[in-house]
Amino acid sequence: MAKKTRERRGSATTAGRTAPPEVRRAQLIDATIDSIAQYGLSGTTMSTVTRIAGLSQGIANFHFQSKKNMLCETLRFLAEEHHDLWKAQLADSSLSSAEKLLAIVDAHFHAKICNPRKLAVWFGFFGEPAHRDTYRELVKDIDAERWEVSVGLCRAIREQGKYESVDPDSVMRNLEALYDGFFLNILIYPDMFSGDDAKRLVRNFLARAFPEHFSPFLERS
Amino acid sequence: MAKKTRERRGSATTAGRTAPPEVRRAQLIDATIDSIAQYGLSGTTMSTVTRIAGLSQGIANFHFQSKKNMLCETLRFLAEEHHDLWKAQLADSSLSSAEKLLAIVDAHFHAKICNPRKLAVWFGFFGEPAHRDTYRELVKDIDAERWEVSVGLCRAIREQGKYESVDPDSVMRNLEALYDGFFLNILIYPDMFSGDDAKRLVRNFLARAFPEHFSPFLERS
Amino acid sequence: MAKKTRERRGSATTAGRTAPPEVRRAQLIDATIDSIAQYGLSGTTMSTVTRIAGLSQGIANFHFQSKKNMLCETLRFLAEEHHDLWKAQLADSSLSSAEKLLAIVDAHFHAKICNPRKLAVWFGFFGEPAHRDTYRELVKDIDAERWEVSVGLCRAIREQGKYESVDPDSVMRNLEALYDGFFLNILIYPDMFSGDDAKRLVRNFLARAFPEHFSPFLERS
Amino acid sequence: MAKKTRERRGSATTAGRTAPPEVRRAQLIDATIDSIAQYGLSGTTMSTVTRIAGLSQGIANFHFQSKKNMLCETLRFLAEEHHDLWKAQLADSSLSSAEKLLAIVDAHFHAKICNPRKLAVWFGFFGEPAHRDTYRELVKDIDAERWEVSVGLCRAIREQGKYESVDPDSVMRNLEALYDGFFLNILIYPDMFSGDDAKRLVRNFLARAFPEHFSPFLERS
DNA sequence: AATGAATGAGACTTCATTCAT
DNA sequence: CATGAATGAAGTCTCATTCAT
Repeated sequence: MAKKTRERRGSATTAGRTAPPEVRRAQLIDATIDSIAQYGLSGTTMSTVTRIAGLSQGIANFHFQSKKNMLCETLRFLAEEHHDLWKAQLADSSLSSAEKLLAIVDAHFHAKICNPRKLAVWFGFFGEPAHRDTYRELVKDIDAERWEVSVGLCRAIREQGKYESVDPDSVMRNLEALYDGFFLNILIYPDMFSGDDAKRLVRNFLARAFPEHFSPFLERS
Repeated sequence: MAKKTRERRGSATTAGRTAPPEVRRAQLIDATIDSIAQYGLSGTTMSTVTRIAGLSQGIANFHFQSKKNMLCETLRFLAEEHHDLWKAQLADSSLSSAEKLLAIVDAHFHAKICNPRKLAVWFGFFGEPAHRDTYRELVKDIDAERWEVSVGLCRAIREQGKYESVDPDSVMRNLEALYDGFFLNILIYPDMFSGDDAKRLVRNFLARAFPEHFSPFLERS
Repeated sequence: MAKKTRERRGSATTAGRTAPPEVRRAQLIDATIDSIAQYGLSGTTMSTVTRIAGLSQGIANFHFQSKKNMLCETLRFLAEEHHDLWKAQLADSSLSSAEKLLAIVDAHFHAKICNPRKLAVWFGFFGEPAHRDTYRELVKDIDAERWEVSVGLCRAIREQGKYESVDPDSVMRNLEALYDGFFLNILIYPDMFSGDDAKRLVRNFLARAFPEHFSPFLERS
Repeated sequence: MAKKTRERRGSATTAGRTAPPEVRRAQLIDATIDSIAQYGLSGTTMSTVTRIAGLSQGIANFHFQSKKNMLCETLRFLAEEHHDLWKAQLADSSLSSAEKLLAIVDAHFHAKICNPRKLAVWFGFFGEPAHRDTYRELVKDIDAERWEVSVGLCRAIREQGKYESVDPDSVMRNLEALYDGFFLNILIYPDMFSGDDAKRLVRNFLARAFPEHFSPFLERS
């Protein structure tokens, strides 16, 4: 019934005895993401995680002290991975404001970030009150930073064209909602909706808000 | 030791010894929604539900056979409640296409539908793979119907103005994503984001897509 | 290795399904005492207790909420049993003060109270800081009551003879220490020291303090 | 996450990399006593002991082979410490029998022996059947020796006065019980009962048994 | 001589489900 | 219809012990 054979992953060296703590932590976090994608957050147990990691039961508590903390560290890893990606995309100072805004959009729907496996973790946290508290605490600063940068870019774009009637705040709140809405679509209907679909639709959205700066993506032409 | 006082709800008559099955079912579904809002879907047990309902342990299994089924029936109730609402809003045949589209939007953010208590149930289902399957199966037809109606309205509006470059499909996919994105916002930040905020932002979105049919909502002016 | 067969005790009726809570509680407390006597307090697990009681694992938590509480209720049972016994022995108002004091002594070393099985519970609680706190809280009132009664009797006896140099307080503190010291002796060397030995030695102790009221117990004469 | 700071004790030299085995053993035994006083015998783990000692996890097993053995060695240390003390007190051959008996009493309630920290160890062993076996085995000879010496002194005192009715055996059994009873008092109510209180009460006890040799301790006079 | 990562058995507790009453 | 005692599997976490380094 239940699979008892270990799904030991990675080379024999990575799963060997007495590995450096950072290696084990990364290995366990990766296994946690897999487990959440497969069994859900509440279906994820110390047992599913360590079995996927190819390690023994006790080791997870040894490195993370508690399950709650392990889940929290997993979310933190994803949040930092996302943050690092869009910050890196913005580093090129030769980009225009419009290009920078698109870079942030692209980071959201980058295959490394936006795949059903990792989205399952985010929505696992959204789904439970206790985890939502964890989430709020964890992304507070990161989200505030992205909001400031994004709204700043919108304001800069607004100044560069005839956009008197466009409210940058309103555009950004819509844009941020689109991120989440498309994420959910990709999570629930992975075969019908992709990150690239999301990118195209966001392009169309931006083209309607700032026609001089973004061109709509024309389907099959 | 200390007996937890029952949170018996409703009048003594509704909670009496022998109530008609439909009453008990409704009572239990309401308690289930409360429990999910308070403890999350995985934190919801037969015990939390029956305690909130002010009934005995065994009764839920008696009426719903299993926990899985009880949760499923709860989701079905919400899906039908939502469906009934927007269908009712569309019933007035004197409405224009644009007004009808706005009516659907309003139904999404109606206080009866869009409150943290009920949103918690939806996102509880989104958060777990096993429940996502239930969700997909349950809303398949209902969502398809709403999609057809909505896209039809978009196409009608498109015909009524100079909207050659507007793709109704694209607009609707964005609009549906906005629903979910705003729902998530309301769930996570109930004190910072309301259904009315969502309505305004959707108005702005529609005004950019169909400027001749929708006017942007101007903040306090 | 480990005995797996249930040591179901009592008649089939007492262990049957759906017994009144008081019956189950008493049954579990009795099994707890047995388990502590056999495996010690820290060696007592929900598993040893329920196995001895012939019940399933979950039932102990159902009736006592937690292991800690079950242990606490077990101690309370013993404390009340002891209290009830010496109070009953004192009820006969025709007894002299000396006879009443002896009655309290007898209650301490009564076979129902002072047997290795129950002493193991008391000293199990004495042995661990966390349990000592529980003990202190639990016996506070009961011990104070016994102290008041005992010292009162000592004072009365003192008035009835030439005992100017006898300090009732000092005698009672010694007597109470003797109780505990003999209890420990009986617990550790059950084959070498009995409750009757203790009674005799206490008689000798009292005879030295109040020679006019107590006669020493003369060994084999 | 947060690294618990080690409670490394002693000077840096005693805790250095490579210390002589006897030093390490003494260091670990001291830490074991502390741990038992703080967490109880069953709450004492290899981890609590090594953390208190400021050493690494594996070291205790290295020096003591097993936890059981480490606890046993700790008890042996205390038993020998006690034995050495009363033997030393008796060494002065100019003392009378009565003075020698008092010296043994004093040794029992000497601050070095009779403090809540070390009493916690003794009663930790008394509290569990498995540990009681260890205790019996360990103190067998030591207790027999003290018993012989003590009864011998009682007999000598008896010969020196008009104590025909006094049974030395009975007195000593009471006296030994008083030791344990007062120990328990000091352990459970350290703020209400001290070793000096015990000494006074024992003096009163001896004064009643051998009035010509011991004078009662008169409270503040 | 010393470290600390790793193991795995076992503890307490929770909970969906069953069933006598 | 309804109650609530009872079951037993499963989850999280602890810990003595082992062992590569």
